[in-house]
Amino acid sequence: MKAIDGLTTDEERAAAIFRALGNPARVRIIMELARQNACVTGDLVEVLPLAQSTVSEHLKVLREAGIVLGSSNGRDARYCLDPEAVRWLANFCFGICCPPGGNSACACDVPCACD
Amino acid sequence: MKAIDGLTTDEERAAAIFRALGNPARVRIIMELARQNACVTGDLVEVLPLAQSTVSEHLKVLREAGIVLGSSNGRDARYCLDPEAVRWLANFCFGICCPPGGNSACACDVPCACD
DNA sequence: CCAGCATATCGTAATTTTCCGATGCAGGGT
DNA sequence: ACCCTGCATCGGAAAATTACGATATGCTGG
Repeated sequence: MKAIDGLTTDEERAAAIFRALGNPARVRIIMELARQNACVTGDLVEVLPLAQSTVSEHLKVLREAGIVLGSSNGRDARYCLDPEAVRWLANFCFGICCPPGGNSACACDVPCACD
Repeated sequence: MKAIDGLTTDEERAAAIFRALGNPARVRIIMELARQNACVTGDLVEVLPLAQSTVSEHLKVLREAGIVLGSSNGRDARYCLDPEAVRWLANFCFGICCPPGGNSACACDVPCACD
């Protein structure tokens, strides 16, 4: 992948998180983390049709993207969503659709659904 | 990539959009589309340090993910964000952080930033 | 201290993504 | 009718992702 310069820090952060979330298994993981309302662990391995090592690597990707918090290694690893990151991401998305300036109109034939 | 069954329709849609946005060039494209507040076209090729064919393919990915609307081919193609999709995505993210049930507490040591 | 369990990391193969140049295709101008 | 412009698509090479089994690592209980 070629480096794109001119990206703001926020855009880079968003791209990293988007990339991490752009995988069905990882979406399933974060939904499970959200549902459990707590940090789960190898429970995820039972939920997913994947090998333990694969799940571990998915968790690593999510951790490195900064969307999930968790212990590194040991015997009883625990993970949970980073609520701040999730919220930041949601705000980033809203920021695209409805920019601070407030000019949320789109010149195409589809009206903006924002408010 | 292995298929993960048990994903809801929303989760699949989210994963598809996340995957599309998980690339710096494509993030740059949607930011540009948002900034221009209108449908631009080959202007994107000038903005990005990529070949015209590559930009065209990025646009195709974004279109297929349903985050961008645009004409297919001809001479004067135009694209714009699909505001509904962006908004849907933002709400999906908020739904993770602050689920409808309202139990947004996290058992980890990081408090939930929601509200 | 040692065995056993839970998780992380390594090595690696298959698949997918990313990118480019070349080519195809549709419209607009002459 | 002809070429030129602007974009899409193809073919293919290089790089990244995804997945697994095997192995390493680090607690914890006996």
